[in-house]
Amino acid sequence: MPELPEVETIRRRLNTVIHNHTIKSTSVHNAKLRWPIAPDFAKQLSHATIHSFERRAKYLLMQTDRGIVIIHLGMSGSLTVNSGNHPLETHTHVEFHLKDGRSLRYRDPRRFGSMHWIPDKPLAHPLLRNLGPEPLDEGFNGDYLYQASRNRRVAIKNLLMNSRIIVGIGNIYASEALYLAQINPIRRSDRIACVRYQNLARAVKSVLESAILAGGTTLRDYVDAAGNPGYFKQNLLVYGRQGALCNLCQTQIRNRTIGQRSSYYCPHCQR
DNA sequence: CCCGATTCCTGTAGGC
DNA sequence: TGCCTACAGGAATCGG
Repeated sequence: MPELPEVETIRRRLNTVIHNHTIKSTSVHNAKLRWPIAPDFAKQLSHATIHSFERRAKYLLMQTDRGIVIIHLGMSGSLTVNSGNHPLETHTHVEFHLKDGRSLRYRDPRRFGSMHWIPDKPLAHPLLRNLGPEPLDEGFNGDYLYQASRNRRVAIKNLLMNSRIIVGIGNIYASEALYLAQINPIRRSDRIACVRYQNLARAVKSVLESAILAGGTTLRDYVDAAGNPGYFKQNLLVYGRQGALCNLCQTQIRNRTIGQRSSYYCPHCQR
């Protein structure tokens, strides 16, 4: 399921294979995503030239000379570049046919994703307007997290997954970062000392950067823009490893539900 | 404002 | 082998 490292991996790949390529036509096979694709979507993008792909949180921003497409991959979305004659896979909802014969395809079996065209000012869009800082920006640090945690009684794992506080962290990397920082995921965010938030901020940056280097985490069906899986799964320390032994203390990794999401942690190391 | 619960969706796994 | 159910999760939205 694409979190920040997966979206960033896709973004980088797209920028290497699509630069100043022009859209010949756009096909919307199924407009019923998380939000319906607007009826004029294909028309707005006819003959648009794609300049680059940017990222904000888990959103991809396709920059063209005819506006911007805000793309979210939900939990099962992929965006791949195919040769024009590549067989169309099921659940391919949108195709951008490029002039050079290739097609950029948006596929999303579970349809939790979305696609919006806007003329300009993407950061003012309602979906992006209220997002917290990027975890890999220098402005994000332990002091920021500590301040954000004051007067908030939620479990720290829920704080990490709140995109108004900090973006890009989903269920996998929240568990991994808390393990690295040795913080119990259920601990109330307002009962964690400042020094521990310094560790947590470093852990967040570390796990996200490592995952990007590995090309993201493929649990089942994540692939990048060229169809390649990511290899961070072999580096996961707790996520999905219920019953396995903690690398540090040999205690069994536990799984419990926090905020309607499965969470993995070491009950001995994480306090 | 804060926060927990609900909701959308489909592929997969597990039980019988 | 086949049917049924539970589960996976990003994030908006709703209700208290």
